[in-house]
Amino acid sequence: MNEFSSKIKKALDRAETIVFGANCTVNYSGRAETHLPKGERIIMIKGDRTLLVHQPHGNTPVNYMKENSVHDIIEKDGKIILKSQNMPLKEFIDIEIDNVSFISSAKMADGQKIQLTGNEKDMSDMIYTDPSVIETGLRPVSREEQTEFGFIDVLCHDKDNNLVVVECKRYKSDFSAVEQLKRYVKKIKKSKGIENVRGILASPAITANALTLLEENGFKHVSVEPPMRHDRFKKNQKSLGEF
Amino acid sequence: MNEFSSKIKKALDRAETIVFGANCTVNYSGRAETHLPKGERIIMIKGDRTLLVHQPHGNTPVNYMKENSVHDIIEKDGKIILKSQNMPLKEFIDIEIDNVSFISSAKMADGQKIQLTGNEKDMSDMIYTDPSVIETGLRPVSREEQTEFGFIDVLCHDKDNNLVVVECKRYKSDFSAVEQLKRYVKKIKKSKGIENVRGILASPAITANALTLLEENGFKHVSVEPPMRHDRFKKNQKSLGEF
DNA sequence: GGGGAGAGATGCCGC
DNA sequence: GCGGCATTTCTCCCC
Repeated sequence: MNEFSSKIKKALDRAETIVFGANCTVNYSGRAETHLPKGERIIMIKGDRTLLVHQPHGNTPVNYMKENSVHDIIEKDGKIILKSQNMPLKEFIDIEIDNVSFISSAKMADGQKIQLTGNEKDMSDMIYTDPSVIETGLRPVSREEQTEFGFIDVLCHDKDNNLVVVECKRYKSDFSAVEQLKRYVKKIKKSKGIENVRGILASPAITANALTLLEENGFKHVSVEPPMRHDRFKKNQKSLGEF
Repeated sequence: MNEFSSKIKKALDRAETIVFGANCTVNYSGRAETHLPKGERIIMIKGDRTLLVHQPHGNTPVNYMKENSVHDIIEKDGKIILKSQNMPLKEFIDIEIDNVSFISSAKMADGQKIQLTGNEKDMSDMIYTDPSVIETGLRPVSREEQTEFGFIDVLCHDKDNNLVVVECKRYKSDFSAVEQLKRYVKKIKKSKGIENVRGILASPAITANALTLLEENGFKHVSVEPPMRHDRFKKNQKSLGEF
């Protein structure tokens, strides 16, 4: 049993978070199948037994196993193989390890949750609180807490008392945003037995083709930015710690 | 300048891949804004200057910066702060580092690309090669290389010489898959000036509601699994290296 | 556990 | 760059 193997085994037993660099070959089988020829990667095993394989470039892991996978180091024919399996998901990874450039492990704990501002819910909050940012005369009726109609972002009455479905997107709207709005308007018409239901898509922008489809359906687009405490970093780098 | 700071600076200069464990606070500003209170995390900076912050649990990074971000360690008021910025994307991260449990760095290179089997393209290849897996009498007309109609997975003629649009999904089909198929059929009808265009959704499964919408439009679903060399790992664990 | 939808989605390819 | 779309999408929320 070489030093690397015993370190890994000990750290796995202790549910430590493990990171190592290695020249390795990776094979995955599960929802799909992948093969990654030999190269230098960073491998991370977390305390919850998540496995990540990262190439030394790019954002996303090249291979991974979800939490509660089972990992073991075996040595066979002079080769060291990290075998990971997740039986409930029927997923398997074998990592053949040729060379280890570094290895670290530590017991780590972190119960904190990230706090995020500027998502779609913040947008619909803003619009529900003050629908005039969308159109003058709009009055809020209900929001997200799914009505009888489903997951409709914001429901309003306009100045002529028509029902208005407002669908929010924090990013540029595409076909599927328009079709989502179509489904919701259709559902409300059917559910309420009324024909006069308007649809508004609220987002920072919309693709030309989606706009065509939107207008073919008699709906309109309104340009809205997701609410953020803009430019915190640029305006005042000193205040970074003051969240 | 403490030892941690100088190690990081040196490794950044050399474009090494860096991994360290630390108790830290993370603030992000860019497309949205996030705050992550103090806790133990693994931080990775890659050779392409991607930054990842991982909590000791879960699949996805809790914060990140894309490649070509600029990183620097500064010390201020006795605090060590890793500042990352990506000016083209107007994105910023500050990581206030309280305690370092380990740090490793190494020059790493990996030009290999992952080879994947069992994706949607493999499915449409299979169906184009032998459309009888979908329906007897189908003959292939064209595939993905987007025709004048757009990105249609597979186009066939059925035994009665009707045009058939086949849309493949490797996972369970939902509303948006049905609506994609609707768009394609509509586009072809308009483009060809014909009414008799059929639509088939080929996927392992479909949600009940999506099936309703599908059938309302006169289309049908066919159950197809993405092609894989099934059960490689389960059948013969010995052959793992033989890719 | 499934359904539905958002995501700081990411990544790929085409134009 | 934008557009359209797949992803071993992942994640969350709700039924």
